[in-house]
Amino acid sequence: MSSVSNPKHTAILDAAYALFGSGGFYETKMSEVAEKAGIAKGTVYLYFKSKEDLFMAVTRRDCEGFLQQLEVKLGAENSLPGKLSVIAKHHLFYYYERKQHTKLFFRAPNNNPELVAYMALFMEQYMQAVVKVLVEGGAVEPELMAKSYIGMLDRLKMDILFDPQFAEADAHKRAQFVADLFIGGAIGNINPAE
Amino acid sequence: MSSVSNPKHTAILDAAYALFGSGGFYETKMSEVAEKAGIAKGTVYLYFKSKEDLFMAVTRRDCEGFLQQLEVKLGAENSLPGKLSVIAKHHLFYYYERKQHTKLFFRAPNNNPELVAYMALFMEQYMQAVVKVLVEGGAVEPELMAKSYIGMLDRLKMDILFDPQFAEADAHKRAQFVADLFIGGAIGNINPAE
Amino acid sequence: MSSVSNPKHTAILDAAYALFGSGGFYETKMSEVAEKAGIAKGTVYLYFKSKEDLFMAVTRRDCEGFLQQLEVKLGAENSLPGKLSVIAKHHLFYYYERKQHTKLFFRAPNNNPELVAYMALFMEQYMQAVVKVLVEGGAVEPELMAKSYIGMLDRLKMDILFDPQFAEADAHKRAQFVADLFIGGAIGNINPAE
Amino acid sequence: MSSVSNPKHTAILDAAYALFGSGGFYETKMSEVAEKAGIAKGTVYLYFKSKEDLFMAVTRRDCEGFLQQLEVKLGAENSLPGKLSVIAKHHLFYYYERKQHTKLFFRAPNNNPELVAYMALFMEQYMQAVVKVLVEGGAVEPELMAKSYIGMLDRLKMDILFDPQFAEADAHKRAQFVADLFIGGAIGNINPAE
DNA sequence: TATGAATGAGTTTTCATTCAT
DNA sequence: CATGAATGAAAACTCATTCAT
Repeated sequence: MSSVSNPKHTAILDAAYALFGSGGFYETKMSEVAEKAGIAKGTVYLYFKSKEDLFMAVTRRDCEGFLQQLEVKLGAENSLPGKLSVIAKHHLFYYYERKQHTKLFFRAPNNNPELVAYMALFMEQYMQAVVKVLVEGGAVEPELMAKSYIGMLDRLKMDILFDPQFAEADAHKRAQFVADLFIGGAIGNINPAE
Repeated sequence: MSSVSNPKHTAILDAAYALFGSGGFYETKMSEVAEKAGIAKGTVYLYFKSKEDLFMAVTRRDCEGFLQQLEVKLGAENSLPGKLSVIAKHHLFYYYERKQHTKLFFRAPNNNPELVAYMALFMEQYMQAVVKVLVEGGAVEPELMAKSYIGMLDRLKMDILFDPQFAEADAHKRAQFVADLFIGGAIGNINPAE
Repeated sequence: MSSVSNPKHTAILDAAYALFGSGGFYETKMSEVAEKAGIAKGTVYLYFKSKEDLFMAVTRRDCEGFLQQLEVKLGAENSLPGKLSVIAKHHLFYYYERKQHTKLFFRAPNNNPELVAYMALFMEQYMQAVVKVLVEGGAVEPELMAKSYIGMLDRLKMDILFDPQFAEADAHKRAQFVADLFIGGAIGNINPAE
Repeated sequence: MSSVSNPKHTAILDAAYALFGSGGFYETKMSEVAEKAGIAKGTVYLYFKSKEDLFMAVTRRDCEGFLQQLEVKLGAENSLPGKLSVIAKHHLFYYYERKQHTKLFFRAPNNNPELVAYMALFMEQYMQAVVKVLVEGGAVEPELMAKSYIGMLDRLKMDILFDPQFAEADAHKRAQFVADLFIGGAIGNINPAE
């Protein structure tokens, strides 16, 4: 994989990330990718054997970055609430910073088994990272809890992706809200007087 | 839209629902839709002005059904925990019954503002239904809580959609799990001894 | 096969026959075929599912015509020498009339098993027609003799195809020459005095 | 053309001969030729200015070899029947030994005037070699006879090329058959009793 | 209304050839 | 001489949409 450091390889991935992210797989043309990367159409095929292959590579790079950064951040935190807060912030800020690339996951090529398998693997790895945190905190049914937590974060992420007004401070508040809700439950936010 | 009750209109929607659901937007052909509906290709265009228009109609019908059924079920329940449980079951069973149509939402046409707007509207309506329940229960920040709840459900829905082994009883347990977690929080599931 | 009488089907076959015949398979473009047939590119694909499929159809029509005409002509002749002469004339005139379509057989698509099988079948049928004539004449080893005769004709056909000066009368003489040579052998043409 | 003896030049020709022969012109890639020759793609162009040029060179070398060997063999034989037998054997064995390279002649580039001219020249030379034998034997119309003889051989060659069962002994018998048929004519093989 | 034959714009991919090193 | 990364022209094929009947 010396190609990882190849500048053209990287330029293609960057161009494809931007285009797939904003237009989705089907509406991104290989010619656009080449143009944005500043190379000829044929050159893209020297580095990636097909459009699907390129999409896989883009996805892979993005997911790996997501998981690696999460690991680093979790390592610097000890308490369960602290770690859950780290996860929430990571999830929401990661997408906050990538608002432009909304469609990378939403508009993936249909019926590509390799991609489906990879996305399942990514989710599994992400979930296991959360599971580990929960298990260390003594959780029962950690898998379902992890999925639930990720689900909460993912839904709130939507507002970030689709709301052009969304600001960094909002992401901050929202991350904390989810972490608190997850730990304390809705009961803590419900006015008993009512 | 008197055509709503037109049998051909319905046949097209049914055919499109099945095909878009299993193959996604881009990999479904209008000719297939026509064939499955038992009519000629040109006839589809008498009822829907384009492929995107048809997809919109399919989506709309599905979402409206989802919301209407939810309203009915919520009307038969009074307590907050009961209503949250109803929401969870509705969400999970709705997709359990539609396992075959995984791709209706995942593989939508890109860059169609009308569809994006409609999906946002649907989410808003769904959220408002949950918000109403939460507000009646005296919740603070009901919108964020509603989104979080829906997010939890949505993530768990994935297992239903992609796990061929998933059985009805599992959906039941999972729905209850989410409702409980949402109300009591993770703290209720964490072993204090640890 | 009602399409056989379809005028568009026929127009495409005619256009393809002319183009494949003069330019060969690889250098004939589907767009050229469409243009020559006076229809749109996509329309060609309504009648033939691929370029190879079209080539097969063209080949088939040509070969069937060749064999059918031969049968008719052989039926009108009784003696062995007469029949051999008929074969020679048919072979040579068939190609004389089709000088423009030289490349139909020479430049066929590579590695297409269906085509290879069909050409083998055609040769077998042609050979069997000649074999039948020879057997009726009491020949020993009729298959090898039939192949040899066809081979002689085929080689002489080349002059017709590639010599622009070649006239109908020449074809006539040549056909008779081959028939005589085949029956009498070289010995009849060799001057014993030398 | 001092490059004739250059080992790289030869390696390219050998590689191209093998690939063009088994895959035909259009389905052989220059990169494959380079790889099989053990050199870089660009290097091929130092020796041959284009793919067609390379094909020409391969064809030329093969045809020259065919004619040279024929001359040698004919020089060692005196009688007319003996020489005709030599020709038949040479023709059939040459292809018997090259069964793998079926496509060298069948799948040539279309519309290349230089190649067409060369093949015509080759045929002319081959024919003249046969003509010379016939003239020495006192033949009338030696050109047509030569072409006929070559044609017989060529058709029988087909069985060799396409029949995987074909063995050396069969080639032997067939060569003799053709020589006899050519000299004695069909009349010699026809049962007069019939 | 209903049909389905016809259209043609649009996209991926290949591969011979070039040329800077 | 040798290399192989880069190029970009070229072509098959698809399929949403139209429209004459």
